[in-house]
Amino acid sequence: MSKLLLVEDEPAVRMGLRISLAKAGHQVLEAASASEGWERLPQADLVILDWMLPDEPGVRLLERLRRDGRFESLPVLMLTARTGEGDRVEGLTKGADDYLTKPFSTPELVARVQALLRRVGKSGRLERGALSLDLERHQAYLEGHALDLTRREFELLAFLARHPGRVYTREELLERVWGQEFLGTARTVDQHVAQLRDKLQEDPKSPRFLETLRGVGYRFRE
Amino acid sequence: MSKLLLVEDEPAVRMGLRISLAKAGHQVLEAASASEGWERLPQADLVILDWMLPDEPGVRLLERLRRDGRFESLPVLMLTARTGEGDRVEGLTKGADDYLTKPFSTPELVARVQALLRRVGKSGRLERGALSLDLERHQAYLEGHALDLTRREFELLAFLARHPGRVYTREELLERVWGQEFLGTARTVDQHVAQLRDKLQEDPKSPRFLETLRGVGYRFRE
DNA sequence: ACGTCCCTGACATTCCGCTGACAACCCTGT
DNA sequence: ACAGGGTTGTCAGCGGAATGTCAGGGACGT
Repeated sequence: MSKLLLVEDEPAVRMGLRISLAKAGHQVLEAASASEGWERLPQADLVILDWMLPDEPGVRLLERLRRDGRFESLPVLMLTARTGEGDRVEGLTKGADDYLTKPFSTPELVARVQALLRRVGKSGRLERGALSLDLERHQAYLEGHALDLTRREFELLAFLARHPGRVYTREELLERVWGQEFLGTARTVDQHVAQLRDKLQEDPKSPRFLETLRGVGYRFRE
Repeated sequence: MSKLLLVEDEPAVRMGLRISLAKAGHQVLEAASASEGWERLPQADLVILDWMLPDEPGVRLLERLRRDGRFESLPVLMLTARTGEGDRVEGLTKGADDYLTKPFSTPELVARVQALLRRVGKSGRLERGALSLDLERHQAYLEGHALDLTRREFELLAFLARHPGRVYTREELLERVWGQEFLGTARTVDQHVAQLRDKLQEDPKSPRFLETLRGVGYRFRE
């Protein structure tokens, strides 16, 4: 279940998409204008963005969003009534991850949304050796049988497992797993790593999954 | 400059795309069949995959590739002559990241390739002969296999390797790697260079990487 | 109210970075 | 060549920062 932000001024289109996307198991946030969309960006896992909006063109919102570091990797799918190939190209070069021309088929939109989410790693399954993560069910399996992980534990594990080998500092983890609004200490991360290690039955000195890089941070073993 | 693997049996199409993609600054690897494509996968940063191939359907290659852990996150763009929407959806659900229907416009293909590559992000790698540094993983490789470097060691090596041939005094290194707040002696640098040389298996008298300039400082060999 | 989960603070432990001492080396001047 | 001073290589040990661990309090939902 991912949070999709739908920025579209036509109420009829919005409603149709909301229903189809909800049926596919997503939570849909809606915005009827670019400015409203901008405000809700922080909560979104993916954005479906109409080209034409009442206050400003969708591409402008897209440009602004890409320049903001927080949304660099936020997937954006653009919708347009225009058929000119020039616009398709413009949308993609400006940073859209995908593009659909109206009229489009709803199943195709849903499929493209799934494909994008899978790319970002917000959907589907992650297989990492003996460890398996079902991102939709928020369920982890170690050697086949289910683990009892809390929400934070699962999210932390999923985040690290999504980018195996890559190191993250505690600060990065706090920002990306906990969210920008978190203010506490960086040691909190250690605590959750310790919990995870316990449940994953791994020894911190010879970890199977969660490696410590002293002075740097943590990383998921490749 | 990224390495794109083009799996396409029509020589004419291959040639056209090779030229356009090369013009966009990419290196193009080519394969005329699924089996040939499979062999070249390890060298690719992105795959452009035709739906119809002489030996097996492109989607089958796609499925196999997604199941192999090494290529989980390798971006794949599918090409097809079919117009049926069912196939477009099938391609995406099977793990393609994007999809284009023939005939397609070459600029659009290039734009979509760029969008996908941007998603994978900057490589953050330094290649210096037998030595390879992955900056975001904080991991160094010598002749392919991983080195176990501490934080300071890695940072020092990375700094020197970033500017090969240029000499740095101990004081400069202390300032730029350790930071201005460091107050200790300059001999500390020597110690870390020695450690690095040890781990890089190099003889101080005939160094492969870290040269001493007596009375001046250290430099990374070009 | 109870249990669960998240976070924090305190304490234990590990290991890295730094230093100081000494050895080896290089350059210079005689 | 040789001596001498200066520079760099090497080694081992210490101190402390970074991390592991534990227990408890507070918030939240049931």
